[in-house]
Amino acid sequence: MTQLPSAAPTIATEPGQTEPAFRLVAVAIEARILSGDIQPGDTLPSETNLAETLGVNRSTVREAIRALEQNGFVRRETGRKKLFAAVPQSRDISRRLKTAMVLDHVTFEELWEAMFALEPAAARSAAQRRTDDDLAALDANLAQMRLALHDSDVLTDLDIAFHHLVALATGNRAIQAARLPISELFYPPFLAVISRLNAAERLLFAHEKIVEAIRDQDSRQAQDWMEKHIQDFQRGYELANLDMGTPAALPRAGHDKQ
Amino acid sequence: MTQLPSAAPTIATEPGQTEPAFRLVAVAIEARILSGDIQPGDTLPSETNLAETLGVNRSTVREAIRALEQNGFVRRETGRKKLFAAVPQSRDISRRLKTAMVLDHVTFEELWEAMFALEPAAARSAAQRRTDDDLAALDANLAQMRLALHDSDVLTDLDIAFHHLVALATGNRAIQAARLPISELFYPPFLAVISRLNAAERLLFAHEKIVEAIRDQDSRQAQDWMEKHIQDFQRGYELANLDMGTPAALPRAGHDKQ
DNA sequence: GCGGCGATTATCGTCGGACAATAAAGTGCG
DNA sequence: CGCACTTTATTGTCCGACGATAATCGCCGC
Repeated sequence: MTQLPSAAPTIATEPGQTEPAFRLVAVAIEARILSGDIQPGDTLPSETNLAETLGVNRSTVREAIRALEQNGFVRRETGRKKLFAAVPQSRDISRRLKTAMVLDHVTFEELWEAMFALEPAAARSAAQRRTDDDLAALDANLAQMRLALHDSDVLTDLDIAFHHLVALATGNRAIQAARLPISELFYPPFLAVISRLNAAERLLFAHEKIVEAIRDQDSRQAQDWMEKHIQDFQRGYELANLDMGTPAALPRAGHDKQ
Repeated sequence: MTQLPSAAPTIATEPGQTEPAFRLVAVAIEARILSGDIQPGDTLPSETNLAETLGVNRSTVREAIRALEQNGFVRRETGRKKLFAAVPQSRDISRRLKTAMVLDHVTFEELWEAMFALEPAAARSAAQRRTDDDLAALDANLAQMRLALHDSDVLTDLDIAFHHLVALATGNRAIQAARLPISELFYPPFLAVISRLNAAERLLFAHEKIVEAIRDQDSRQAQDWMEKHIQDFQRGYELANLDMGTPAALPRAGHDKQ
């Protein structure tokens, strides 16, 4: 029933300027999703249908859809035609934050400092709230890592996964959202250094200590070990004689794992 | 010279599926901006021009532009026609992250825990790196707050500004990006509680202590006082008998609350 | 010469219609 | 009931058009 006002400006947006129709269409569709009129996962009406319903041209609807796609309110499975409603996920937004930080020439030092604040807090919280499933996932990660101590690439992925699992165990989505983009920029290059220094065992040891503390629900120990662990990254960087002042770059081809 | 391949798939995107033209156009324009071919702040060619240059229809260009707008690569000043190139700012992305967290029903407790990790770290870093300008801004904020101890709304704005200034003083854009969306969800409702408890003086006192430590470049003190300050928010919430488990909402005027 | 003002041009927002490709839906057959 | 085949619906793209209005140009008077 959400109809676009054809003549009367019922949806008077703050500015005196008349909002372009494609934006009104976008917010109209967005509103339908947010109100639950269209549930996430539902397929949206066809463009023609939307155009008729909203009283605008199909081109206008298409422009609105392009915007909604970027905002994460609708998504289309590759190769499929049907459009599905969705709700923006902080995971999707993380990608943009990463590029924004890279374009802003954020340095490794800045990333490190942020991780030094977030990761120990995450470990502490994880120790308090972890479920048995969280623990099992962490154990599995440790097991895999023991088998991959030689393989630098796999090690990197496993390390990122490890810290992600710790964050998941917190159950805290604010912390998860805050650390995700930083983490994805931070770990790859640092881990490259670590493996060059043959410090994989040291890495694994720290992870084991952290998991142990999380298992025992010893938040103090979890925090402390994570703190040491993050400090180790910095130490490794200095040992390798690299400059923490260099801007971060986007890591190699992203893995799309569903 | 960035020309869209009309027949030869020079820009072969990973998937076997052919990418729609509007996406290719979007990445082409994006590439021009990232490469510096078009500097941020420059005006983009007209839609017609772009369409001709890229060998596609204007409608296709428009769809691409809608996507680029959302991504922060181009922006149009309200009421103006000319399109300006830009670079995505984490500040802009913060808004999206906020809505994503709200839609995900992130609780105050989660926000608080994240702030408890970030704010003390920011204070510590600010104490180490603050410039005289940072200090002057903080002092100005304190002065304003002394005059607004009675006005709840102004107080809220000043408090948010204060913590933002501390974050700015760190010079750490990763921390800034991480805390911004959380901060904007966190402070308004908490401050509503604070002012209801007539705890404005206590708030000001903490701010003064933090600024003092930052002035003295005493990172330990800055961190400690900020930690206490954040803990105070929680205490206030409990004193007011409110549930930290309630999901956060977007701070927006005109909410129908009964 | 130069700043302001009206005329001119360019550009945007929107519309209507069209068509090929192909996903989705329907149909019939074994 | 499953599968191949046909039909329909939908998307992606193009073309052309028009009103509104920024942006630009050119003229005029100071």
